Amino acid sequence: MLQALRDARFRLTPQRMAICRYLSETRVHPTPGDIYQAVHEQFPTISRATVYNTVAVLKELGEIIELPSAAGDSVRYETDLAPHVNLTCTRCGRIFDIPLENIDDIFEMIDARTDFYLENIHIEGYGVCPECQKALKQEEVE
Amino acid sequence: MLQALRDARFRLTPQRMAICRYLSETRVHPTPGDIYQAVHEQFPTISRATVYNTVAVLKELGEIIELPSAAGDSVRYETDLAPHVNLTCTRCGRIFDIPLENIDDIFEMIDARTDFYLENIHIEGYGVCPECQKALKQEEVE
DNA sequence: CTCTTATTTTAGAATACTTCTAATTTTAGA
DNA sequence: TCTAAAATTAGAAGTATTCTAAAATAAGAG
Ligand SMILES: [Mn+2]
Ligand SMILES: [Mn+2]
Ligand SMILES: [Zn+2]
Ligand SMILES: [Zn+2]
Repeated sequence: MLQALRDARFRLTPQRMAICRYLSETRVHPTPGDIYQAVHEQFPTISRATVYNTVAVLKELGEIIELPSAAGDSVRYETDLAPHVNLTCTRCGRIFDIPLENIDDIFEMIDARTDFYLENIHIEGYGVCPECQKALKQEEVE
Repeated sequence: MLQALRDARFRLTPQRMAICRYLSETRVHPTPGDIYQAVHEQFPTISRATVYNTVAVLKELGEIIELPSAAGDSVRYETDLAPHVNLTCTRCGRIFDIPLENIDDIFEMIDARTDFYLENIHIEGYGVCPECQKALKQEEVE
C-alpha cells in the first residue's frame, strides 16, 4: 500500500502511513469514521478531510475497494483484495468474509452476456449472523 | 404492489398510488429524488417525507429492493424482483439489467459455506457502458 | 544542510441525503 | 355523518461527504 503510494509519486506523510497501517491491519471493513477514530489516537490533529482524501487516493490506486452502503449509512472499505463474498448481518451490521472459488467464472459468465467493458463484480449476501440468530431466539422467549 | 399495501392494511392514498404507478412503470432504478420529481408533477404538494415513508413501507413488504450506493450518492430502488445482475456504468451512473440463470445455484453455494441465516444475495458489476465507451474514445482523439 | 515549491493537511463551511417532528388532513369504518 | 387512527406535510434536524483557502510540510535541487 505504501509502495503503491510511492510508485505513484504521492508523498508519504505520517498521516497517510498511519491510515495505511490501520487499513492493512483491520479486518472490519471500516467506515471513514472508523478510520478517523483509530488514527485520531495517534494523531489528535488529523482532519476528517485527510481521511477522505487518502481513501480516495488509495481507491484510485486500486489498493482498497469502496463498498456501497444502505441509505443513511456510511460507506465501508474493503481491504482484502482477494475475490470473496461479503455477508452483511442485517441485525448487527457486521460484514463477514466468505471465500468462493469460482468468482472468476461468474465474472466471465456476466462478461459474456454484455457489451459493457466489465471491470469487476461484487457479490454480497444479506442475512443474520449466528450470534444474532441466538440473540433473536432469546428475545422471542422473553 | 397496490394489492400488497391493501393486504397489509395500509391505506391507499393518492400519493401512494402515484408512487406505486411510477415505480411499476420505470426501468431506471430510481432514487428517492427521481420518485419525488416524477410524482411532484401530478401532486405539486407532495412531500419528500411521503416518498421516503412510502418506499420504506414497500421495502418492508418486499415489493422493492433498496440498492446500496456509493459514497455521497443517493440510494436506488430495484423494481424488478426477478433475480438478475445490475451493471453500473461508472461513467454515466446508469444501471443496466443482465439476466443470469444460475443465481439460485450461487445462492446455494454461498449458503452451504456459512452459518448465516442467508436471506438473499446481490450480484453487481461495474464497468463502462457501450455508449460511454464510445464517448471516451472520442475524448481521447481530441 | 538549506532553500524552494508543489503537495498536503487542516478546521470549518457548504452541500447532499435522509430522518424526524408536530401540526394538519384524510382515510376507513362504525 | 362521525370518529379515531393513519398519513401527509413543511421544514427542522441529523449525518455523511465534499469543498475551501490558509498554514504546514515533504521531497528534491543546489
Ligand atoms: Mn470482505
Ligand atoms: Mn435491476
Ligand atoms: Zn449479527
Ligand atoms: Zn455509461
